[in-house]
Amino acid sequence: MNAKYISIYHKLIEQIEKGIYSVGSKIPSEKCLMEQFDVSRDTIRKSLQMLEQNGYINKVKGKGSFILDTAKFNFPVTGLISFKELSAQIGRTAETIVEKLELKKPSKFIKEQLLIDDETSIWKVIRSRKIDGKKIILDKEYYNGKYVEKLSREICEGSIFDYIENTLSLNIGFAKKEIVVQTCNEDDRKYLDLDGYDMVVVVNTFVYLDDGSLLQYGQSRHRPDKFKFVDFARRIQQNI
Amino acid sequence: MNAKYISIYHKLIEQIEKGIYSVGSKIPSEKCLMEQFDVSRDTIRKSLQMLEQNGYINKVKGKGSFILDTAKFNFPVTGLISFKELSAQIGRTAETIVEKLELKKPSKFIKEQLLIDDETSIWKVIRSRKIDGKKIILDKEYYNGKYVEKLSREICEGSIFDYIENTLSLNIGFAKKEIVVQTCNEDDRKYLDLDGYDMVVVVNTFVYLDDGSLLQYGQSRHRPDKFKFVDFARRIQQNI
DNA sequence: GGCAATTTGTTCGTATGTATT
DNA sequence: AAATACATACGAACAAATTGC
Repeated sequence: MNAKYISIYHKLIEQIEKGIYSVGSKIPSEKCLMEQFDVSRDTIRKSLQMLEQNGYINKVKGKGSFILDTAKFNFPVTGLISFKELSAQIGRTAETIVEKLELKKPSKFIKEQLLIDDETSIWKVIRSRKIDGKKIILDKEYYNGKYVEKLSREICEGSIFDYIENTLSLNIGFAKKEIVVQTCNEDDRKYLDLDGYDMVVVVNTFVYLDDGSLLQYGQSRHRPDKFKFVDFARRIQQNI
Repeated sequence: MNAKYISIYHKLIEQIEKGIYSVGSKIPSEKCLMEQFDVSRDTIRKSLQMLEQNGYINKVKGKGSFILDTAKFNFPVTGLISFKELSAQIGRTAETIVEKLELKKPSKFIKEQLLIDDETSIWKVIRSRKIDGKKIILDKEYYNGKYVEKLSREICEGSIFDYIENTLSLNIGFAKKEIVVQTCNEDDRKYLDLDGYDMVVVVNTFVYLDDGSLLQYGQSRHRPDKFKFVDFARRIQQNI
């Protein structure tokens, strides 16, 4: 079903992770891979481009494609260290608590964020994330009721995005995230185990559908000592 | 000199920023752009791919390529809001102060970070960034002496990376950044105007050369209220 | 619902340019 | 200087999604 270049991309990742090619060494040349997978050069180049974009290899003209030390880039090469991975890494019990779930008319602020009119309702979901008995992340999310007609507690306890993509068959296109640090507010104190910290890391997220319409505005509020964001960049714009 | 697809990419950005295509509307189809620029489809598709990766457009199969509201993604679509841009945005005076510059043998920690042996010296640079009379960013950087033989105060007052790329002709390949939040240390208190804050946002940066060797390890320490990081993502991995 | 036209996605082939060894 | 490896560019064909008739 999938495109050839994507399945080759996954096969190459598998080989890299198995350690078939050692870090710092080269993967076979494009010509060699063409023969190995019996595809055209175009297809191989697309696979390699994906590997490069995701931080697995570094291509150098005239030399070859070098394996990078992805092991050192512990998991998601770019992105927030998610709750799931965080707990998996620590190897402790993790839990999602649905603190609030309601369908309501949007406030002025949310109306501005989600760019909706007065008639549209929105789903407001508040969830806290517990690791090792302590609530360390507070997620507030607002979904455009135009696209998400129904939400249940059960869905919120699992993955809302699975539900949106698989059950509702909506195609998520892209997202914008913004990381800032703020002083704690009332809700943070109410829902989180702050252990004396008076600041939280706030990740504002805007999730758009395929067609450019805004599906979700969310705020993820993290206890500062449990927060980590990793970015892998190919083009570097240095500060001054 | 440059590739066609790159110059077309820049031309299209220019047109988008001029507002020739309005937000939410489509840019001309690939076929149309082929004729307009008198190039092959392959070339146009490469240009469009760059536009998509950098958050200018959203491509939808069967429909076309839609202009995104880049104006709302104020400046670098992905990346740290740099000191330069921060000050430009605020429209205030900005200043770089070189607090320390020395060539020395690495400490154990730096030796581990830069992966160097006992013989190699490293350049240690400490710079603070002042906006509107207040020091809000503290940059500590360590350069592998093997690649950077000479550094001067003058270079540090300007752009070290310009010097590395243009004067030393080293090719920077990629970088890894890691954002965490920490309690202030002595140096933060010594060099920064913290205004009562007791935490800083720490951006750890590892900059690699083309061939995969590590050039720089840096720590950028920001006053929490002046920090902002923006991320534009096409593939979204949702937390749980 | 079906069909044709349009638009982007995937794959193949070929040729030439540029950097490295 | 020659061989190797990646980069750019062109052309062609078919697939898949969308839109309008």
